[in-house]
Amino acid sequence: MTQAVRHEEMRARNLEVVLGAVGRGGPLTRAALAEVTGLTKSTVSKLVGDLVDAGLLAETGPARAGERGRPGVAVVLSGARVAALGLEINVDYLAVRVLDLTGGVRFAARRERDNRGSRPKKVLGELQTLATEALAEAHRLGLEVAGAVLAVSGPVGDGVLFSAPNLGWQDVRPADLLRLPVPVELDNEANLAALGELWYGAGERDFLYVSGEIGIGAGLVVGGTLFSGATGLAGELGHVVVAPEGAPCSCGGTGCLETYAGQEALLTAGKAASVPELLAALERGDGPALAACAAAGRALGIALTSAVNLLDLDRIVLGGVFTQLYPWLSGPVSEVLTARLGGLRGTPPVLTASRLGGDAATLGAAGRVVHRVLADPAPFVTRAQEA
Amino acid sequence: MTQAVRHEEMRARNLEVVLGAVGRGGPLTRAALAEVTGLTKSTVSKLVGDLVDAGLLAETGPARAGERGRPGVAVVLSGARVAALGLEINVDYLAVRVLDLTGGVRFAARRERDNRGSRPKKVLGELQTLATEALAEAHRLGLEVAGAVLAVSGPVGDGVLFSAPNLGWQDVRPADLLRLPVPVELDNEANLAALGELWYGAGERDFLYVSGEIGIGAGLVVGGTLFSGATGLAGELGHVVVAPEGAPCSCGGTGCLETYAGQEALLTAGKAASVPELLAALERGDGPALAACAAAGRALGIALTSAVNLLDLDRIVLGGVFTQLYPWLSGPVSEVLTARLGGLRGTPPVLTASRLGGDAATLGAAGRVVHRVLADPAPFVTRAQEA
DNA sequence: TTCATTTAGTTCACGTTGTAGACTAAATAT
DNA sequence: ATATTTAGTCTACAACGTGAACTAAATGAA
Repeated sequence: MTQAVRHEEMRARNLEVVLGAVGRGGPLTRAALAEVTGLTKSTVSKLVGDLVDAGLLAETGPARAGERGRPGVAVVLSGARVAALGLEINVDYLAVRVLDLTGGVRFAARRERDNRGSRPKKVLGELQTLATEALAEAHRLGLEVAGAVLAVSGPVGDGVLFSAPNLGWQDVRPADLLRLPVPVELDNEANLAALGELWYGAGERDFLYVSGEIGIGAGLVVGGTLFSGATGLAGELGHVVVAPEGAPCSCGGTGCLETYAGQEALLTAGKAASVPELLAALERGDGPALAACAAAGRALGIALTSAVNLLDLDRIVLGGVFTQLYPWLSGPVSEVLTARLGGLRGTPPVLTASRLGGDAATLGAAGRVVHRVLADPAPFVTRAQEA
Repeated sequence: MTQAVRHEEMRARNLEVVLGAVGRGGPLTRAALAEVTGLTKSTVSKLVGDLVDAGLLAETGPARAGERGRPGVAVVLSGARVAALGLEINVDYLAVRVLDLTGGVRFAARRERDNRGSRPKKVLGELQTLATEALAEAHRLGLEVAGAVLAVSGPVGDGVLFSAPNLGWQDVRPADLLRLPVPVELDNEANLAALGELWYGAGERDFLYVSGEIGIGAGLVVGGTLFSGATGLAGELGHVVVAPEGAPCSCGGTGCLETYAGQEALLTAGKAASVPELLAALERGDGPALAACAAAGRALGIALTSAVNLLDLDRIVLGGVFTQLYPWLSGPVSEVLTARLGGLRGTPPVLTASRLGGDAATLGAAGRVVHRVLADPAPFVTRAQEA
């Protein structure tokens, strides 16, 4: 239901409109802002003044010289006040990242360690140490951390990680084990990586991000917004059926994409013990490795065909392990997509590798907090005092 | 981008909030509206007054008797002023329907005729006659028709029907051939039927509506909103891959759902010349007919498994021809869904038959116009004149 | 019957916010 | 030097929601 609008909400929305316009449109003068927002110059002046006072916008030097008329003073997002904390638990590392409002990275750290089979308490304890370090650094820089988001690979709902096939965890509630002075939210790695690509990567407004890890997840971005389904569990690409009579899958079904293109399937078929080993074999041109990638690519192409038909995708970004395997996967995937989708849709979707690689998830996690501030800056802005 | 809010928009939003609260919450007094909207009694009184003057709300008799205190006067949506026109072109009939704001059907007509192979000009000419009749009746009832939406089965974009496999049409722009005194929009039958079920049928806020016609389409509703993908082409369930090595499909691929559960496949496998004939055979317990439905049901189950994994569905509504075939389809579909989804998701999605049957599309089409008025009543409301 | 109590709805002075246009400021062109 | 152009501020004003006082209409108790 739409909420009622009072004067307070009107102001809050207009602060958002101005801040958002600057965020998207680069440096803008007050006059230009009045133009693009449709608000009057007076209103924009007041709002910009308050946003500058709040430390969310900053004036840059005079914009545009050499033309007639008084030069305007452009404003840009300011990274001086608000920051956000992004956290990630992966199979073989923990990562934290502090982002300011402009998207600038103010702190980043990564601890390589094999989390497979480790108890949640132990892993989250280590993450807490890392996060505390990050918060201390943010504090030292004079930044106010507005919140934190933790990325995990596995289905998430209501603060609970239902299962993490890569870690061997089940029904963990990380917020209970992670004592931090800022609120911590939990979300799926594929979703957050998709948002990372949206905000700090390719910048397309519609795409499917495919996250190839132990399992295969996906994050769908439509019109610049994440689609996460009715209960937040959308994007389980790994269990899309590729061959109904195929091999049994851990989910209880048969012939799921994961049984062809999941990490375990890839390594077994490619006769490699680890992903780096598989990559080395591919570089060498090893037969089984090449065949494994080709088969995985074709299966991925079939699953993506179904996804394109259901979701109307015109761009697919391959992330996670698939980023590194992209040179060997893209051929078979594209072939299948072209053969199966060429008829109905004029052009098959564009396939690319992730731009951000392993950084996508923490960027998306911190970005989520950043974008929440951009979407509702009012709590950070004090009403200007009349003289 | 969020739009700037001026006084005018504030008022428009609050009109929407009040109207929407009444629309959802049944008869409500001004006092109750103040409670649920969070606006003050004075504001609600003004807005309700204007909405009543505009003919969008109507006062009913005194609400609640027998309790202490002055009884309030409840208001309800009024069907007296605004109406909407829903149009549908199907393989074997044309249908029109006039709906008022309350969802009341004010006029409905249906012409049985085989449109297969007919030229667009001829079919749309006949539809125009029917629509003109409907508009005349609306006029006679004193209703202002706010707009019309036309449902067609096939992919639609930007006012163009790209292809209609059931009619044999390609790249038709119906608005060019349909001269009506109200703006006519075009949309996909599956999407509109899904909206029909949302607003006037089951009333669930999250579900996938599956439209079984010559082809198989789907409309996804999430959180009470239609999801239509980046370019409006989402929901092509018919070309989800069910068996990669299966029979060739008209789309150029192989093993698409349509090759198992499309009308042509069903009739061929069931040894029937038409859907009524197939139904009769099923009622008789004919072997081939039963086998055809079982096979179609299993294929549908596999395609829906992929859809559930990607879209996070907890409710699936079978519509179109599948509504009538439901008794024979639901078993195999449910079996597959339970077997393949029981592991990951606690419970498989709930499967039901469409409640509205063949009426879903025109209801959704007209409903779309109705809901546009409900979502932005301001253009119909004149500012109250101060005394 | 009468009057207190309770709830509904209206009225009006007021506060908050955006608007419009006059005004000041700072650049280039003539 | 002066006109022109564009940026930004200032101020009277209008639109709309608020809040409290007020009127209206019911029930319940004396």
